[in-house]
Amino acid sequence: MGCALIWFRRDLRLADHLALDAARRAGLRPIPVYIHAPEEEGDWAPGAASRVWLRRSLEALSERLRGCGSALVARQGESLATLRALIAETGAQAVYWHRLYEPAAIARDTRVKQALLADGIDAQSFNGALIAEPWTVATGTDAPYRVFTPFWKNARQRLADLGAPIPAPTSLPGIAFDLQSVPLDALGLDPPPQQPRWDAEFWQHWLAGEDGAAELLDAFVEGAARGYKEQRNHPDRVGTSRLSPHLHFGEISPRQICARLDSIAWPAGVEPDVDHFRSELGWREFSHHLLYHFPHTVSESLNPRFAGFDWAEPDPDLLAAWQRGRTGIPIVDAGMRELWATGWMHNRVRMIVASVLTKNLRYHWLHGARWFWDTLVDADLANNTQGWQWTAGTGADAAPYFRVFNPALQAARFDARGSYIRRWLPELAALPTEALAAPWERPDLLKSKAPDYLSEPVVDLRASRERALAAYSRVSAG
DNA sequence: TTTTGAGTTGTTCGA
DNA sequence: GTCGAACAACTCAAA
Repeated sequence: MGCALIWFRRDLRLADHLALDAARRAGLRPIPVYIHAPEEEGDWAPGAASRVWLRRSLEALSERLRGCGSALVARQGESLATLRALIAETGAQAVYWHRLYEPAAIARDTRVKQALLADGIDAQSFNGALIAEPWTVATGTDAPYRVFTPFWKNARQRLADLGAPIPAPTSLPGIAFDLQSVPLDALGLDPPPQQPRWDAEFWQHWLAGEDGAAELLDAFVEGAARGYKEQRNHPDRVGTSRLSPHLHFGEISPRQICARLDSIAWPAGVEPDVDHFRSELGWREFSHHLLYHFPHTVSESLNPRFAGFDWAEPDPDLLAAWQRGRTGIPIVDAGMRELWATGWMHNRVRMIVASVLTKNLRYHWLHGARWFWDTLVDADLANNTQGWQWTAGTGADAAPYFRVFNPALQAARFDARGSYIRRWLPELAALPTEALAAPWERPDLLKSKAPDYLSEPVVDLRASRERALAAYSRVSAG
């Protein structure tokens, strides 16, 4: 029996795994491989939160493979050299994998594929992560899209021919070779032993791996899908799917999600909610589309008019205050602490904290993108980059320049009962709800009931808004 | 080629 | 308190 290396990267699942299925169809013994080579991802090697998730996801994948009679072979080192070594050790005639879309990954994978093909290896890559790959969607003049609505109008037609997800195998041929595998503990993914386990609380909220993804999808279709359009805006509720880290690591595919949504006879009133959720998957597609076609956007504004924008030079203390949730603006501090504690932040709050950083403080969006990159378990270069550029107003389909969030108003509107703020800022728990959104307006209450909290925001919201409007309007006027 | 309609997520102000 | 208008102009995408 010939064999095929299955090069696992961010497709850490057994169900709907096209590369694994290709080996099975070809009658080849699959040899599941994970190669740890973070330096090949350039400036955007996985951050700390991504690494601890990855560690657990690999463990989950490894267990599932063992349950099927196979195993995960983990290695460290340069990808091509490692694949070649494994080919030499096993006599593999094929290497199959799922494609990635980040600039560094594309360059690496292209090189690997060419080299393997030149070696006479059957090297094949598959789409396991997107509804429509970036080069398959284009405007009437064959240009990439820069506006979401026409992009999704076009791309969503592809939902119809996605096909059925491939069921997970229940058994797999054994590895049949005595292959050396690096223990997952040795990959340097967890914090070093002398460091505190800052991720301890993460795992009260998350179960990395395919099972965790399946649980969340079940919960979503039974719960939050109904009313999604409205409920998704409220950070104090389970109004979203929270599938983002699972999607990032490929523990579930968009095709699996869409097939599940389509399998349910939704009441007519719920269909708009479900469709809105599909469009959120569409935003993920759009982010990948933009990153693929405009790879410089990982560090530079898509809109060239922002090339010389008057960003403020960050004050390290202020940046740290934003990062660690000590701005004196409750909805911001709550969000940054949710992020620190759980590795995730509600999308509505991401927009608010990003607006404060890029508009009120007028710091370059990369400062925020970098912090999110290190602290989010769902850190994804496409989504993170486009999300920050959108909020900062530097993207092509960006928020209008005058759209500066008022964090107090946002808190009052979307956390009306104050339960999100109280949850993450226990030092404010004794304040009455009406004082939670803007406690600086109630100095008497703040002093008596929440003496440990900042008495004033670190940035004057009204004055900084005016300054931002002035700076942004100069860009708009050319 | 030109025209036309439209563009995720907001805030403030004044009637 | 509620509501509509102003905040701006530009670019995109398709007709």
